[in-house]
Amino acid sequence: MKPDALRGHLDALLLATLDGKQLHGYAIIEALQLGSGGALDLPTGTVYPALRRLERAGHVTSDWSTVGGRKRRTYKLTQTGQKALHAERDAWREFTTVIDGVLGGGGKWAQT
Amino acid sequence: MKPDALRGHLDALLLATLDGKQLHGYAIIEALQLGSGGALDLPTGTVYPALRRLERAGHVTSDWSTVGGRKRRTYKLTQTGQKALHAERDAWREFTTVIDGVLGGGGKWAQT
DNA sequence: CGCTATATGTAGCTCCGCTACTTATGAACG
DNA sequence: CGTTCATAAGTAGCGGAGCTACATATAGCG
Repeated sequence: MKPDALRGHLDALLLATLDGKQLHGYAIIEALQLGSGGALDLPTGTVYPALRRLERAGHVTSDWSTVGGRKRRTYKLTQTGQKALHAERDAWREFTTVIDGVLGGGGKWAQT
Repeated sequence: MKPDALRGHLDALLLATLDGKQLHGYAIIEALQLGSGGALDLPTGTVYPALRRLERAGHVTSDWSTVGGRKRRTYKLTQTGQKALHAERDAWREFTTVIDGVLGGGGKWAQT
């Protein structure tokens, strides 16, 4: 998958991954790998700044903890984050509907 | 729809719009408006450079014509453009499958 | 003549994911 | 004990693609 495709949809992925559970950054990356069947292998340089962005936006909050001597910053959704996730899911639906319409029905067939 | 979402999918839209017919830039914009039910209203500053990119990549060719005193650059798909369209459709399918999987199945339900 | 629709184009900005790198600890291996 | 790998977080800087804003030109309408 070409990397540009993620543009504008990364937030939705992160919010969805945090939906109903608290995870730290490294675990989020692994969860996305698992959840996507290996298709998504996001580098830390993508995920960590994105999480800070989401925190600045008030969609997630973070707490530090130390597990086995290693520091973890655990994120969880806020209420606005929940709403944002909902909005992202709706936007995703609309987006795919539009693109599907053009890719499928914009060609030579259709116009029936 | 937020504009960033288009990132990496615009080529697919343009190629699909040109699939089976020849259109000039302005008509492509209108066709995308119609084909998307008004959801896609791409500015010329987006479409024209993108078409030139596609031409540079060999996916489309263009011919000038004059209709009613106005110059038109009419684009049509090349064979590699057809293949590219096919590849874009496949990539789109894969992309939506992956994201749908995470958005739908990455949350608290699933894990069955 | 002015305004709108048609038609194409470019310069520059911004945003965001990616590359590449740094820092730090624990565990395993020899 | 030293090396290496897995875990864990982070930043600096790049690249590119879509967008804003602007420039240009003709036809047609009032």
